[in-house]
Amino acid sequence: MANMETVQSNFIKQIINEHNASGRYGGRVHTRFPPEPNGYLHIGHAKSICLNFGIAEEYGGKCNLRFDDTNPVKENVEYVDSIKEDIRWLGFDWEDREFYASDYFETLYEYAVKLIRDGKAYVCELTGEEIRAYRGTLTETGRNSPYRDRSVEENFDLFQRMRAGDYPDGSRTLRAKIDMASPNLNMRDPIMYRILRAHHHRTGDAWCIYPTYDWAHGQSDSIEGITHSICTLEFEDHRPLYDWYVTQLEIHHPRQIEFARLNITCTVMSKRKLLRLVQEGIVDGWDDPRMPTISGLRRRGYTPGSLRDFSDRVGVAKKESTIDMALLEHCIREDLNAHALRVMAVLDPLKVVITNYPASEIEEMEAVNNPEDATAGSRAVPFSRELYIEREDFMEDPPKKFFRLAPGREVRLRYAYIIRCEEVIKDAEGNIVELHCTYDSETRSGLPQANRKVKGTLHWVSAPHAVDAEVRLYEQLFDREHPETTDEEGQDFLANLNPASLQIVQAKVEPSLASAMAGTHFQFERKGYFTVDSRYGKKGAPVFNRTVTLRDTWAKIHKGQKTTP
RNA sequence: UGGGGCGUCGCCAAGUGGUAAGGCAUCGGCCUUUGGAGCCGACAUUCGCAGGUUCGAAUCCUGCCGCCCCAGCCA
Repeated sequence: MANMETVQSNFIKQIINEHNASGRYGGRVHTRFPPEPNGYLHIGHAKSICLNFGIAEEYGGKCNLRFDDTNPVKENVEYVDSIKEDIRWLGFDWEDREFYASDYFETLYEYAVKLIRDGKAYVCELTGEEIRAYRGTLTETGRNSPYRDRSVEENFDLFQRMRAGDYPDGSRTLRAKIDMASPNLNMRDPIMYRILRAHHHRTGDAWCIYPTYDWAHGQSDSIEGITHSICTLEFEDHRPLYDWYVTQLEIHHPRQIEFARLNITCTVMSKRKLLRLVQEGIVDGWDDPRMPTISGLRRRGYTPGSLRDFSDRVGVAKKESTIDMALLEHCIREDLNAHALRVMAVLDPLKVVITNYPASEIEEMEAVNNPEDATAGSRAVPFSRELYIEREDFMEDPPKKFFRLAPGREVRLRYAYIIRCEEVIKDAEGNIVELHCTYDSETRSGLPQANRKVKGTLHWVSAPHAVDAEVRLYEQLFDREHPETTDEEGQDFLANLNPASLQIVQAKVEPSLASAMAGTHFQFERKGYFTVDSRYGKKGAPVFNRTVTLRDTWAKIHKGQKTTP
């Protein structure tokens, strides 16, 4: 029994099971992930990738990678490269099945000729505006184009000349002859080809006519022998057209299945909105650690495993939903708790002098690298007379349940000694600048007296040994669960940006961190999970990104104390 | 007011006529040299609403209500 986990059922698997039972595809399951290379992949795509590759694997089938590159004005190779990198990083392999809709341009052209020969497609000379007017509205039927009844020969000739470049951009289209009175607007003689002189990232200038999504997608699926073409809900209305094309062409007929796209609280997921964040300089780029892009999450410190786990947990259904960001955070905490090495880092340093500790003495304290993993071993951390502790771990006048340092109180320094706060040193303005403490030499970690009960344990860094490091503290990009909701007329999602989404601090970290490699994951004890940034920082002076905080019970208590008088 | 979808706990989500899984969140308690982790427990007499069929309905029927998508030569 390799897998004790209950594999979640969903409606897509049910459809596949029915097909397998009826023999519709001979028991074959072949899916595809079809990104348009016009932007970076985000976590919603990750869900789709996990779904498509996951289903293929579960049923012993295959999943293709196919770039849906039918609109050269928006697409480019930078996006192709980033997409491939992200899918690989997530842990999926399309082997030799890397395809492009543009691979099929010639076949698509031949298919179009067949429809023309069959009297099922025609060249239309209506302008864009006219086409819209002829299409009718949601409640009124459309009218037939005056070019609808041209002869097969004339259509064929015109279409050839469209391809040859005899006509200016936008002057003609090839349309499927279906039904201008259909209640489904997609069936009102949809456009198959438009004339567009744009350089394509793969086919160059070979074509001046490009197929539309509807015309290219289903036929591409068919050519590749796809059995289950999984897409998002908004394409449900397109399914009759998808079916119409493959039926008229009498070619392999995949089944299109639609599911609800992923939404997550406190972020946005549309490529258009993400592009705006990038272009308006609100974030650092597509891979800004606050972005829900795969590259952003990677830089933030998310792991492939945590994203796959998240994808499994969110489920697959047709109900539009918004997953609580807390679930994503739970997934990364669970992964990092098991794997991240523990270290000590003080983000907001407050100097502590142990007045009864010898000035020249330095001790090496043994610290466990990961209590969840015995094989992770331990390391030595230097301890000396002058230390840094977290400023928030001291309060002059502590409230109830504050288990940390305060005047006259004792606290344990993790892996070291129990200390007592004897004196608070302030500057002229009354700011606390230093604490004078005494230590109990009998309480060194490992000694019998170390087992004495004390209320709290603090992390610390030896001042003379500390390494300076920039630490980037990230929070949600938006401070509203649903960023699209605005208070005032005329506002958009940018009105809900969280001004505190990035806070940069200068921290004091333990010496072992000076040589930390980019992409390594750490837990800064009592603070959260951090990773070494891949862009900023240099040798000996790493920059850390906060992936996620640790669950913080005290913060909850404290918050409750403040709001309840 | 045309067509296509969707409505099960705060957020997701199983369930497909036999009497409401699970996860996240939340709230208690235990444990703890991370207020972390872990462990134990609590958490929908009810499935948008109203009728009907049935011994029995979240599941079947009828009628309402609410939300989303579609009028790009974008995908």
